[in-house]
Amino acid sequence: MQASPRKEALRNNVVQAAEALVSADGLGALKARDIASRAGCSLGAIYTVFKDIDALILAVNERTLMQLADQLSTFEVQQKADKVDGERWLVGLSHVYLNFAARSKMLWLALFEHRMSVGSELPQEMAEKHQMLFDFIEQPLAILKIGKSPEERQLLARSLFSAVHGMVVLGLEKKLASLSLEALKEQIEEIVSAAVRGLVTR
Amino acid sequence: MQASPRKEALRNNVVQAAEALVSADGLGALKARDIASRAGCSLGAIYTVFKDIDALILAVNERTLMQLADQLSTFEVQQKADKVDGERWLVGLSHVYLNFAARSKMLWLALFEHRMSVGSELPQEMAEKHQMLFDFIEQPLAILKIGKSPEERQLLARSLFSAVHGMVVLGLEKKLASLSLEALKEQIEEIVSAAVRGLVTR
DNA sequence: CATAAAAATGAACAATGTTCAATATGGGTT
DNA sequence: AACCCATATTGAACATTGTTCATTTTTATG
Repeated sequence: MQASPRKEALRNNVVQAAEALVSADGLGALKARDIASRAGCSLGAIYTVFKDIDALILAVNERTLMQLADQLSTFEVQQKADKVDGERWLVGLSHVYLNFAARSKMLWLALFEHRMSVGSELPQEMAEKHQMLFDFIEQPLAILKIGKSPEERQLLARSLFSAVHGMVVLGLEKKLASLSLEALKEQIEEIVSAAVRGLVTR
Repeated sequence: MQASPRKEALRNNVVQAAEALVSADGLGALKARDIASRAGCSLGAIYTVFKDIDALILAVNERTLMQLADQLSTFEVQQKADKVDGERWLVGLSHVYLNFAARSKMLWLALFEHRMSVGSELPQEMAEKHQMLFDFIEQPLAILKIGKSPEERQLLARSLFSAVHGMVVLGLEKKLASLSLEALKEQIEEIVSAAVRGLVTR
């Protein structure tokens, strides 16, 4: 099933329109008619390039995930070049993640809102993208001399990511009331660096 | 605005019905007509005791939060009686949280799905309930001799909760594929205890 | 029992995702 | 240029769902 150039263009317009709408007002405000209007196509056209809105959201999320991967990748080459030690590398990664979430808040939130509201499993293509995120953590973990097998490091990478993710989610949720972005950054740094120290001095 | 006994009964029926439906099929499957049918009342009756479905979900979430608080409270008296040290106390708290989330998965998920999808701020009554969760962490943190002011401990409690929350969220999401409940428990224990060790040996 | 206040009802409306018969378009062939 | 047909596009129509409100039913009171 090859995509004709016309369909490809339409698909791009639709994804871009949806991305803009999510970015502006969040996933909950995404309406099929708004997408069509912004993409300059008819309502039905959306369904000629996506099975349903869910599939479209998945495409938007894939782009978001790629953008995040870009930032992490750029950061990775810097750290390697600078021969940064494992602890600071990991703390830096958490900062990159926080910055991305804060700057692309709605798109980043959509990544997780969607998974929760959908019963069906997300395609393994997406699962691989998530795995990719964990991979960025394994490098600095390998530098730290913790007595861990590769499998254990994999689990640990996942756990560290999840922990930072939790702090970012709950921290950004009520940024106004309690926590400035800077304070949140310090909190994340404190926990990450404490966890790393605790792991190495086992 | 006092609640008449009849309205009170209706309200209870509606909340119980909603809770049962969420518990069975998740927040996304909650439909006004199903609630009415299960509560044995008319569709319109719901709106005589709740402004809208959002307000009803808030009531369900409040009950869930209270159940969680109960479990944490029971655990707290045990730990005090047993004079458990701070690190094991904190690890135990994370296990109580994980068990609650795993056993009441849908209701627990509703706690967070809802907040994300609603733009309006959640009432401060609910915010206080959340604060209450953090308070359960401050006790064992106070036992550990970390050089921290009460305000810093408050922030730290919040951060630790968030970190554990993140591991539980992402851990339970794909329980089948990668992580058994027991393995998840071990992972959480490893991170929490490492963080605590890192904090005390600062 | 009569009557007013309160409560409950469910038909109707609005918003939204999805489908599909009808219409447009584009490119190849003569 | 004219014709044809496969393909793409359209938007009216339908299904689902939250919400409202005029109407009906129930309850309480004198």
